[in-house]
Parts: sequence; structure tokens; C-alpha cells
Amino acid sequence: MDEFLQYKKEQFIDKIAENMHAFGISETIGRILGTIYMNREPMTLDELSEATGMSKMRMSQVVREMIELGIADKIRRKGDRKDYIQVENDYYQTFISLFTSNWQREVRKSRAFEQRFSKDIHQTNVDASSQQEKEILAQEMDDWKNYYDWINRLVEFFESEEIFKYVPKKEGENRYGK
Amino acid sequence: MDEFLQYKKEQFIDKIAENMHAFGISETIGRILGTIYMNREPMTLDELSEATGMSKMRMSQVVREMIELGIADKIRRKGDRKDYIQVENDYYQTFISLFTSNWQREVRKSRAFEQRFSKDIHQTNVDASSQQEKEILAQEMDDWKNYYDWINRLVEFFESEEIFKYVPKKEGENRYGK
DNA sequence: AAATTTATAAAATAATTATTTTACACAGTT
DNA sequence: AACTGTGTAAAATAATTATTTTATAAATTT
Repeated sequence: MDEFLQYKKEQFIDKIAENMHAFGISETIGRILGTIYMNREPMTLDELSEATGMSKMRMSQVVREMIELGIADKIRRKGDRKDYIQVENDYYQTFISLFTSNWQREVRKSRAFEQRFSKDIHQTNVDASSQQEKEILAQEMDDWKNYYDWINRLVEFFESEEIFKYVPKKEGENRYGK
Repeated sequence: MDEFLQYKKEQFIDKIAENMHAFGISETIGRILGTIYMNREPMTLDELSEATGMSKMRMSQVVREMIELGIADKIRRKGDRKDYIQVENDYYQTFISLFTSNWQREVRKSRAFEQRFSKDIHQTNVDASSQQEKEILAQEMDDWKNYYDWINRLVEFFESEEIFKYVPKKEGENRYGK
């Protein structure tokens, strides 16, 4: 293929990697996503290894992470023992997947924390002199709970795609787009 | 102060640090924010150093970073040479600040990239056999631009607090809350 | 202006995260 | 059942990021 175009493609992949990195995600994930995206066809671990120059093992790790994040899938092809990796190819959808999987995990962790914390606070008695401190702390936890409840509703707002009602995509966003 | 309450306070600070870490931000930033937040009074670098057990130098670095992110401010007190560090104490506002400063930086970087990329693509001629590839790449860049335009509008949607119209905070969210 | 307290820069070290190497289990083929 | 290609786990290494140490400049007080 034309050398110039090949070079530009690689630049584009780098940019995708950089964008994903802004989600606090390893750049390699972005590079894999970009590579498959630009390939416009699912790829095997071997092909990815070849394309990125990284070990096959690393590809395996990264792909697994991507599947967890909801931005990749393995597909099998009849008569072929290899897994083919397919990626989410709508930018907006990728944004939403990363946003939600990130915050959903936090919400889950916070729930456990909130319960333990509140229980401890309410069950433990303190000196009269510390009573006010204790109440402030309990109030603090209430504020925290409300904040996390908001995050949870925010995640749903994105996941349900309601966000697009108020911050619409432009027309013609993606040739693969639904 | 009551030992139990002190312990619980520290747990709370850890949780704030963990939450901030979900933004891809160093945990120390969260720990400083939490420490000052729980102190309910601005603090000096020395006090922070004492409270966290980290060097004063590190506190200086982290505070500067926080100011960049828009979640802290230095204030001077008359007759006192020390800077006092004040933090954003509304969780929602902190969320918005981190979200926007993160993505605004990306939008800025992307703009430069887009321009250079499009210019290169349009100015460079390729073989007839690669013509289609070239057009696909140009189209790809258009999609990317639209995506980043969306991110930009999304940032504004948060920054203007319009988001709260559709995903409202609960009542009584924060004693310092506006 | 010398002495002291503050903040920060530059270089060195420690801790964490990303990546590769080595090893092994599993499934399909001969 | 031995053989080959496939994916992944565990341990080892490399790269990156966080933190401290050492050094210095600016502001304030004496």
C-alpha cells in the first residue's frame, strides 16, 4: 500500500491510542483498538502481535482487558482454530463503554464502603465532647452517598444514550455507525 | 480527638483518594483534597506534609497540579508568610472540574492534529490504485472531527451545569454546597 | 544586609505499571 | 496416543510514574 497513506494511518492509530489514554487506560489498548479499527476486519492475536511489534502474550492480556471493558469481542470462524478479535467501531459507543465500565466499578466499590462505614458510625458510641464530630462525619457520608447516587444516574444517562438527546451527535458520524 | 472517629476520617480520605484515582489522577491528589476537605479549613504545605507523612516538596508539586486542574487555590493570610491551600469542597463540582480539564486538554490537542492531518491528506497525491484508501482516510478524519466536536459540546454541557437539569443532584448534597 | 522562612527546580531513588519470557494445559489433527 | 497450534498463567525484566533529597532563589524579619 501507498507509503504515505500507511504512515498517516499509523498517525491516526497513535491518536486513537492517545484519546483512550485520556480515560486513564493503557495506551496499548488504544493502539489495538485503532489497529483493528483501521484494518476494518477482525484480527488474530498473531496479526496484532505482528502489527504492533509486541508479544502475542501481551496481545492476549490486552484483548482480555478490552473485552472486560466492553469494547472488544472474540469471534470464531468455521474451520479456523484462531480467535478473531473484533472491536467496537463507533467512537461514541466506545466513549460510553469506557465511561460506564469505569464508573460502574467505582459505584460498586463505594456501595460496600458506604454500608460498612455507616454501620460502624451508628453502632459506636463516643464521648459527649466528640458527639458533634461524629454527627458531622455521618452527614459527610450522607453527602457522599448522594454524590455516588448521582454518578450512578449519570452512568445510566449515558448508557441509555439519553445523553444524545441533549448533546446530539452530528450527522454522518461513522460509516459503520448504526 | 476520639481515636475511632479519627480512624474513620482517614478511611473516608482514602475513599476520596480512590474516587479521584478513577479519573486517572494520582492518588496523592485525592488524599490532599480529602485531607483539607476533612480539616474543614485551608492548610499549609507544612500541615499537609505532617498529615500525609510525605515531603513538603511533594506537597508543593501536588498542590500546583491541583491548581491546574481547578480543584484548589492558594490563599494568603495577613501577617502570615505561608500559603494556605483551599480546595473545592463540592463533590459534583470536583467531578466537573476534573472531567472538563481532562477533556478540554484532549480537544485542544486534537484540533492541532486534525488540521495538520487534513492538510497533508488533501495536498498529497497518490496512485489511482490507492485513491479509494485515501478517501476512506479523509472520511475517517471527518468522523473523528465530529466525535471531538461532540466531546467539546459535552464538556460545555457539564461546565455550564446543564447536566443537572437532566441528572439532578439530590437535595441537601453538601453543607458547603451553594 | 545577614539570618530565617518560604516555595520550587533538578537530580536521584523508590514504587508501580507495562511488557516479555518461560512454561504449561487444552483442543484438534495425524 | 504422539504431535502441533492455540491461548493463558506465573515469574522475570523493562519502562514509567511517584516521591524524596539536595540545592537554590525569593521574600520577610531582625
